[in-house]
Amino acid sequence: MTTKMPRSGSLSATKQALSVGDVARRSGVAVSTLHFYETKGLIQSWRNAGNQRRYTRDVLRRVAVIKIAQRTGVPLTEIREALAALPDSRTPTAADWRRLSQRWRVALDTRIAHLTQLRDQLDGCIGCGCLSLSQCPLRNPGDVLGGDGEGAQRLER
Amino acid sequence: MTTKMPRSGSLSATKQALSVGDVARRSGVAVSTLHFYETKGLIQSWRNAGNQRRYTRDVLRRVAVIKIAQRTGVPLTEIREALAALPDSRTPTAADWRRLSQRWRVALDTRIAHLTQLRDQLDGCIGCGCLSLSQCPLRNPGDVLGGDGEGAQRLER
DNA sequence: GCTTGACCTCAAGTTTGCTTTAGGAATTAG
DNA sequence: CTAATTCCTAAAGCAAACTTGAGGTCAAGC
Repeated sequence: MTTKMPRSGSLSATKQALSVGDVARRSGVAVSTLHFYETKGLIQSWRNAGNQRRYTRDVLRRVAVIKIAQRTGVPLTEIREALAALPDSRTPTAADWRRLSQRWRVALDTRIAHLTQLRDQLDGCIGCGCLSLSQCPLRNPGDVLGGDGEGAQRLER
Repeated sequence: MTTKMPRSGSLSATKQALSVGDVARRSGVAVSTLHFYETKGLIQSWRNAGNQRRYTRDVLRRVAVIKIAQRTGVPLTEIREALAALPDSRTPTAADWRRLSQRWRVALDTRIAHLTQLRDQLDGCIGCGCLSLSQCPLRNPGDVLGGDGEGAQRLER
């Protein structure tokens, strides 16, 4: 039946599909994470004769994108949506990836701006030592901070 | 939401102890959250004759501090430690709060710095559209990374 | 005196993002 | 051929930070 080939090219096999272990090793995420991402629709694979997952090298880029987006604070559901906008039929182009990175770049800017604002206010409060006197802007999240309340807390663990 | 409450002195009774409902209303967190914070050692209370929680006004500042610290990204366990450093016996002074805010200000700076660095790297990759895989895969189709075990962690953590 | 509404406790549920475990099947190395 | 890897699935577990639910107590208003 099949000839004896290194399963999915641990080092040779330049154009072979990648096994889940290959992807894990190259992308730096655990195999279980790749399984998990697949159940969440973030990546895709097909199966070989023995029911094992096979990936194109595209998946490496996708995983890289996922990790970067996570660092910018984007939850997996949003990442999934963004990746879903990529064409499934063809290999994503540089422009595709660029569009994603720009999208998240904006979100990242916003997050940085929020935190910077918080820092400035914290500075003001260090000056007065209050952190909770009634006029403290931190204590009274009037408008600007008001909308931020929830989203900002789950950024970098 | 009606401000009619004889229970533990919402408006008059300037020196009254606060019920858990009072604290919830004034601090903006849910009653269940206050219970939760208490189990975690973030706040304290004593009980009245009917086994209901009573708080000093200090708790309002503590809760405010907790919320602010969370906005800067500090997890509850660390907040607890920081608050534990406050003197239990006396009402915390402005200097006490200032020490806390400075401590978190540093952490916040660090977080902003991390995100800024990430943004800059993202910028670099927007230029080529690759999102910075270890070696840009769009320009590195030879897959040099294939055998070297570790893979594509670039934008450090 | 009874009905409300605020409280109480303790346990379990929720969400996000994974990891771990258990029991097998497929591949590869020697 | 056999042993060692690698992979598979489904389910359960973990951690953070809370919320929800069940069942019951306490105090006040009509």
